[in-house]
Amino acid sequence: MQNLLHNLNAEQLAAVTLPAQSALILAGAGSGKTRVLTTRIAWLIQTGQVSPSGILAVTFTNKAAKEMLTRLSAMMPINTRGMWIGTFHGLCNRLLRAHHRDAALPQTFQILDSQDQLSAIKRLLKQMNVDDEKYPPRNLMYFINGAKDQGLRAKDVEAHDDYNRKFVELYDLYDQQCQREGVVDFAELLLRTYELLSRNQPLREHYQRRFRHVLVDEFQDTNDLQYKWLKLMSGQGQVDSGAVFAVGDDDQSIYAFRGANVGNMTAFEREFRVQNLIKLEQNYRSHGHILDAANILIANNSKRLGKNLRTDAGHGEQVRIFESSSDLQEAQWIIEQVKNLIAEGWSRSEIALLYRSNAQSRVLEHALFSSAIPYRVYGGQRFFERAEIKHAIAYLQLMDNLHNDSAFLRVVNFPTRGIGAKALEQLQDAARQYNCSLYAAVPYVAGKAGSSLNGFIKLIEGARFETQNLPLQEMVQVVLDASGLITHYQNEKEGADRIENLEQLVSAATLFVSEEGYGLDAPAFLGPQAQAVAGTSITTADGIEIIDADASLTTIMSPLSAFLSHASLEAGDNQAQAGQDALQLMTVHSAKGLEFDAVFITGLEEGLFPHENSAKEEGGVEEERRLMYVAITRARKRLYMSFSQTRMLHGQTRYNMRSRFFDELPDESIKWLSPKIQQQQHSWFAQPKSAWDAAPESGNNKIAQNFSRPDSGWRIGQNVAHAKFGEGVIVNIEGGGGSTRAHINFGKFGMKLLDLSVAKLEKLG
DNA sequence: TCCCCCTAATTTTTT
DNA sequence: ATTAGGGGGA
Repeated sequence: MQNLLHNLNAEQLAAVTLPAQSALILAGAGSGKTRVLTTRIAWLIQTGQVSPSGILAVTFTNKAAKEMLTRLSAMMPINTRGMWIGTFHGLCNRLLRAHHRDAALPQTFQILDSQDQLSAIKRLLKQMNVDDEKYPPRNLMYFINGAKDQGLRAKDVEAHDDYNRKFVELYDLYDQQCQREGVVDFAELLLRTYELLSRNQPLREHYQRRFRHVLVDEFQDTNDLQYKWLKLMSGQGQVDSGAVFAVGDDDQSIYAFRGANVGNMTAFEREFRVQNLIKLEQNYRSHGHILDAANILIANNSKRLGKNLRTDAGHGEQVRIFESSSDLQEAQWIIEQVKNLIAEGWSRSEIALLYRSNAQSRVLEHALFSSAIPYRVYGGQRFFERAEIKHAIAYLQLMDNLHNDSAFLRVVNFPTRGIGAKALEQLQDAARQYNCSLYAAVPYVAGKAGSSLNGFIKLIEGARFETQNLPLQEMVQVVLDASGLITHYQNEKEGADRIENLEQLVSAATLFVSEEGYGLDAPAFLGPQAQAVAGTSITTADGIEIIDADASLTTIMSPLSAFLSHASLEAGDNQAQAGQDALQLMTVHSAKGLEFDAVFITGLEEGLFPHENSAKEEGGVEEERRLMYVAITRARKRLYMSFSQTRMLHGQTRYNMRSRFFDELPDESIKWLSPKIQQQQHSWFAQPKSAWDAAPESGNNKIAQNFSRPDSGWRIGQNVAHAKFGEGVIVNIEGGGGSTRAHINFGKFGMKLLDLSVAKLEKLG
């Protein structure tokens, strides 16, 4: 015990040893948040206040959950079995599997990832003959997810006009389609669990009695439904409710765009009667100047719970700021600095290049590639999202759940087996007529189409028969061969990588089976061997005794179902190149939670960071500022910030002003590596959105001339006047020779593309 | 059925 | 600049 609390500071110690009541921990960046969370769990158990089964710890990412488990097992000798530690979605999956009957789901229900969900929606729109121009599938998806994230079913959504009524109607139809097919999307996992426990008193009381301590990581990222879910799980408001230990940082709330509601923090304080609000303000990561910059910057936000980080590490170095004339030059400069750092002995993997949007990585990558500096870009495609893997998974899904129409359609003609659009149309008609799945509709299709479809059915059923007693990894191998996927890619000229990936799927299955404790010879199809552990049985309303969703998946899911869940819920690694000591490139969003010795924050320009779209959104700029705060606080020892006067974006050169965030940094903590050019500050910001491409101010004209085309007689940056549109500025020139056209920003008339040989333009200034 | 060309869109991301 | 997706032709 002494050991456990030994290295904590006063704030951390206070948080860890709080009484068993709900508490809010405001944990600043680098303040030892995960440590407090895990030590709290260990302390509760070691002091005998709770048994491991009374713990429910929730995170957002699998990575965070894994990290917590690892640290806990290092801290305590006891096994972590019995503790519920996982993501919201993972825990819900477990609950729904265990109580699938009460949740009205098939035991083998399958989870749609975002791709699957979108294609399910497209399919629905097609079937309903809905114009997907008028009702874009993507928008419908946002609509549905947005509603579910607030805990609303179609019947609960208010629509005030016909357009929205159509969305609501489609939402309802979508849910019906999912139910028919035995599939659930991500938001549904949470909503279904919430509804299950709301309506089923014995189940609800069982879990509420069980979970004495509910701990939540990254609480500022919770959405409305997750908040309600936590209330329900802890039994908030009831006599003997569990205690919720919420850890979060309102200053690092950067996911409002996907439904996160920072307001949950104040709601939590109020509704859970929080007596204990503890701020962790001691930072163990960054040097003083870096921390000062972060503190002063974030102080510009109005809606804050209030917090100020401090460090014992001393001032350290100032933040270095560099202005370049072009994005290419910016990249060159960064590479120079990186080379210097490496020469000084800094480790490549301890240097990060951060940017606001993925598109910005290209220039940096190009420059790094030319300089032969190893780098790694985060955020690419992930293993289970690859097309060939999705195909293989679809075969497995279909074998486990014949009514999954998404899976059916994905592979019915892949590899091609002569089942074209016509045959599928017949099949879909039959399915509609008999209100059944595509699979079940096959016998109703006559003729040539019917026989080719029958061939597919034979294939699936043959594979099912052949693999019924095989362990998962062998089943996967059989499916790869029987489906013809391997043969298909062997015949494709660039199929070698894909085959390699498919082989990796077999390894992934092997690894999964052994890690989850199924045993390498457990048949993949075999149902769970439910075993009642003492205290885990519940008697439901209709008098049936069932086993609760114990921590081990093996008791509630077959290896195949578990593996398919795993494929959806943990899409796998998304790091392009792993292994060697490489520079780290990522968006600021993906950098959250990470730290590096040296950090470059690049592309700090108005329109990019803060992003132009943020100006339109309520609270958008404050969220961008929090994003900037996250970026700054990633750095331990050295921080660089850079911006460029011109930048190639979407094939057009943009003239941006330096980010307003520079003006919010304390002078003492920053050092301009290039002369600070006086710019006209942000007066344009109130102008219409087209003004984002504003012309360079006088101080930048030198640059504009570099990019001009003297032969045309016109140049970028030239001020012009037009009879109808008034005064404007040439932002870009394209073409040349016979037809030269110019993009001209006419302020309130917006951007126009005019032919310079035709348009009557007068040169000004 | 496949392939090529045209168009449109392009903040951030996990599950 | 780049890419994804749709439509039309071979």
